[in-house]
Amino acid sequence: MDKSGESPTQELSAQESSAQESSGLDYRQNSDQRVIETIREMIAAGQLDAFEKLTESSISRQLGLSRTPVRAALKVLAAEGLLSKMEGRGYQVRRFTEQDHAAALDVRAILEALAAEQLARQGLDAQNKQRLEKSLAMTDTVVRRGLVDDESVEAFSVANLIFHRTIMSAAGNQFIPDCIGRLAVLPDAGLGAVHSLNGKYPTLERLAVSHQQHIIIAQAIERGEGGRAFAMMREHIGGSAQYHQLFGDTRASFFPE
Amino acid sequence: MDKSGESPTQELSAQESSAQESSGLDYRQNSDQRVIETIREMIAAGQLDAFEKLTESSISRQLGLSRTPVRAALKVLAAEGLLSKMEGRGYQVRRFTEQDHAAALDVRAILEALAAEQLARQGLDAQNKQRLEKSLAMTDTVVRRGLVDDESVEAFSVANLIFHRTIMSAAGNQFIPDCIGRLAVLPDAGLGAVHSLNGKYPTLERLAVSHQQHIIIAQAIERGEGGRAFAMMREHIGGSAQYHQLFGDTRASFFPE
DNA sequence: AAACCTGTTAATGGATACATTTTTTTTGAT
DNA sequence: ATCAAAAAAAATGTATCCATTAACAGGTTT
Repeated sequence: MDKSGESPTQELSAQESSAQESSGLDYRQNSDQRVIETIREMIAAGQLDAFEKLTESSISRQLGLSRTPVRAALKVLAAEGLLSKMEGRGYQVRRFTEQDHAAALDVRAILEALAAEQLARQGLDAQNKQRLEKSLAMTDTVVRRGLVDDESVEAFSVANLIFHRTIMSAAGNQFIPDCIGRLAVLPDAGLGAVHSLNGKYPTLERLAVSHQQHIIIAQAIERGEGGRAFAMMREHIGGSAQYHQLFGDTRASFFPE
Repeated sequence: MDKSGESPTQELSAQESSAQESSGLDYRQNSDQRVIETIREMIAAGQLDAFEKLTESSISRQLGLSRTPVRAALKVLAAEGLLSKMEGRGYQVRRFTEQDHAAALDVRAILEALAAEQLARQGLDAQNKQRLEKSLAMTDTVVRRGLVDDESVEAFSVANLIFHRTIMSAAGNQFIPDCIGRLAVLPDAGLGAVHSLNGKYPTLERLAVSHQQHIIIAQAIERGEGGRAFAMMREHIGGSAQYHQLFGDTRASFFPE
């Protein structure tokens, strides 16, 4: 087995050719995990039309890669539900209807409600309690400030994310985030939801209500009131879809996370 | 809305071909979907020890394939959560504790409860009503027969599967089966659950209770009593874990599905 | 003896080539 | 013109090779 000394032919051949003009992306870094992410983002960003036919070759051309890594990535994404495979005719970005979005939100609501309930049952340790308090303090600040602008919305959504993540992780049921991750194929049903669709801001009232609900949920958890925590969390998440109907918000411009 | 059987999760797909031996595989037929299935089954069958180090090469050797298809398959399985990747040191069958099983059952219970609730809300069409009735008739027959043997258990579990699947699919929320599919990495938390662990049969009482609960759930759905349907379904599934503690069954020898 | 290099090997990522299947287009016969 | 058969093209599956990187073992230095 001759290995080390002899590789005269290879030097210049492949490396330059894949020199990434296509998207300015840096694939020198490791791994096809990156490829998966890239494709996921392209889909999220709407760069890939929902009707467009995606084939291994077309994507690999577009990305300046060979079919091998792209192929694996497409398979993972299809298993994940983001793409659907049309046997013998490539893939397609899976499309979701309004009802699908509602359905996903129902599922997320019930799962996070479960997390809140379980957490209330088993009690909150000091560290997580502190996290929740910090989140509440942040949203409180925003609401008191009384302005809805970029800064407020950003701060609110960070706090919001902390709140929900803390509850989910503290509950200690790994399958809850697991399943919610599955919903992330919908841009606005997952935890990493977008907060303002069509560039619309939530109203101040919406933020205030959300904040209040957080307080109630936190209290229920702290007191060990599982049923209340469950019900309130479910309402907090699932109810937001009804909010605009009731209070005239523009179409679901804000999903709490 | 794609409701064709095409869901990206494998849940309902009838993959009969199992139990092949390592080398004599027939891969002439299409596709690495088969490779994924094969590995999945090897894991399910316990052929791959939980401690064993799995590498692309070792698996491909074992399967008589090149690394390329195996590699893609491992990636999908890892994304699915069945394997965990130890960077630079191959894969490992992911291991689950008792608590994990309980956690998965909690999630399944709440999701199926949600399905029951939604179905109660939106009403049951004739065809699905008929399916439920058929399932109930079957379990009724088993319970009346009064014997717990292979035949009974088999009949019961088929009816049971019909019952649960009907409710889930009739509810029309594709994310519920999707998420439950995610739990299927645990052999006994998914819909395709094993009914008798350690070769133990359920007691007749257990079957009778289960049957009764089915009746109640069906009634609640038919009457549009969403809350009741929810509560009873949750109890029906989640409660089974407590059953043995209360009534002296051998350890969780029967999970309703 | 502990910390540090260093060469070796195992494991993975990627590209190309080729085989096989499937879809589409073209062609030919009725 | 219509339908069927054949040819072309596209899509996919697999194998093999090369490259890169991460783990490991052995020896050296402090």
